[in-house]
Amino acid sequence: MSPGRQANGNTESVDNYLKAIFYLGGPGESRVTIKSLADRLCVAPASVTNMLQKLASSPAPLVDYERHRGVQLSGAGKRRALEVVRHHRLIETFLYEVLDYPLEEVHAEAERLEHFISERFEERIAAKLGHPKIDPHGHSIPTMEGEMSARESMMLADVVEGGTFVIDSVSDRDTHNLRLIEACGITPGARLRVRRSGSSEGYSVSVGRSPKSFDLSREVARDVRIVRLTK
Amino acid sequence: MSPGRQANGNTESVDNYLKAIFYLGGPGESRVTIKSLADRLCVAPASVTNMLQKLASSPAPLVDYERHRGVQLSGAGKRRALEVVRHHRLIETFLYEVLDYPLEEVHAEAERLEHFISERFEERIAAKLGHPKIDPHGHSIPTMEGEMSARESMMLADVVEGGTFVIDSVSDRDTHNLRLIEACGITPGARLRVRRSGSSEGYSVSVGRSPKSFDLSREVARDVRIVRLTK
DNA sequence: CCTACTAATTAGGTATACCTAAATTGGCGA
DNA sequence: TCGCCAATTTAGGTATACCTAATTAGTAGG
Repeated sequence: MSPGRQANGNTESVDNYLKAIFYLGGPGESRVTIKSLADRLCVAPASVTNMLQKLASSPAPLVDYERHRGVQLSGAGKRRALEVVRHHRLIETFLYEVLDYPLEEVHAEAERLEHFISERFEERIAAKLGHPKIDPHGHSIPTMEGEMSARESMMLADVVEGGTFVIDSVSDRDTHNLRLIEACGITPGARLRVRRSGSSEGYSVSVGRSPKSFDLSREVARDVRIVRLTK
Repeated sequence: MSPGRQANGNTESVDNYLKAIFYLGGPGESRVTIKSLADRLCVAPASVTNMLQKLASSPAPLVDYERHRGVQLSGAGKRRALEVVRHHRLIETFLYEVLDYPLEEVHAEAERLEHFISERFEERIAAKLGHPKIDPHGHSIPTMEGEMSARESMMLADVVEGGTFVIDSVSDRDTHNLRLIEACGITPGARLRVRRSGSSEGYSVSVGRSPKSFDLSREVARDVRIVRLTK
């Protein structure tokens, strides 16, 4: 009974598997391979197989798993994954808004705490923040009922022709990239003017009505999602 | 590597052992028996022996343990215990002051979160709260450097002769008792008038200048600590 | 001083969640 | 269609932190 059981009945590990399957499955909730899970969770493929077998063979399975055919969340699994995502994003918003965390630090702290807060904690910070719909990275926060609105956005890295865009969201996966992105003034909701750089790689961008422009590598441009306004 | 390693290098379990030894050792930091630890942590005595042997035989031991002679915190162990206590009490204060938790609920939430918050989180909530010295139960919060002021107080249950007192603190160990205590208006810092009840057991108390008086059992009176003002 | 009793320790086992190394398996190109 | 290769699964092992049952060590009373 030793490994930390949390407020709900899952372990931290189980929550992390569910979240990973949720993200890798994408909006279409397609089946996810063992290898992609192993890569994302930084564990050996064999460990993934073991875990999925366990999750699938419980009385109320959290996943739908079949040998050699990958895995998908069950209804219950998706519900829990969305709850963890809600926790994560509410905590990020809270750290940023109430505790004045630097944006690059909210992800790591939320990644740990999301597994350990109670329903009460969730409810209280949501209330304190006025039941926010998006987190400081621009990602939408699932509701208590597990609804999550999806906007149609594209990666800055996929832009072919320059123009004006609205910044949708920034990725929190890489602290270093995020610092660069912030340094350009790129903030969800702001206006972004984009020109393809001289070379085939990279973008030249400026935010709002600021005349300053910044050059972003393709690598960094992958971490910015935008919606086109004009050509 | 599976069981949750936290922000620092210890596991949740190790932190809990250190805290238990710290509390049971009392202000004199006397040696603590295996049985008392087993009782407090709700584990079998054999598990305690195992854990202490492990803690004592590490390169930088957190405890001083000798077979059949009980256990004591080492310098490093005491430092860590005080850090966890600081986390616990800061979190309690934060939940109460900022998130409007009911007093009886702060303990359980803090008990979980204390192991998982980062130094940054600790620093930020301390700043937000204005670096408080006592938590909502009246317990003093160790400083970042591991100093903790101790006041000389007594249990209400040890009062022999009635009189007027200042309420020092209330225990958070029993949710039910705490609710009773709160219902009487008993709050750290307030004035308490005490009369021994007719029978040998129990106390009749009233708070501040309120004329209402309440009867408390010895059991509940054990959870209230006070300092005498007058006979 | 020796016995009884309780505390503490040792021995052996469980579950979680990882690992590596050694089979499999399934799909794809020749 | 066959065989190969990467993906997956199985088998066997590690560490943490618990457990029970059996043994041993102190200690207090007769």
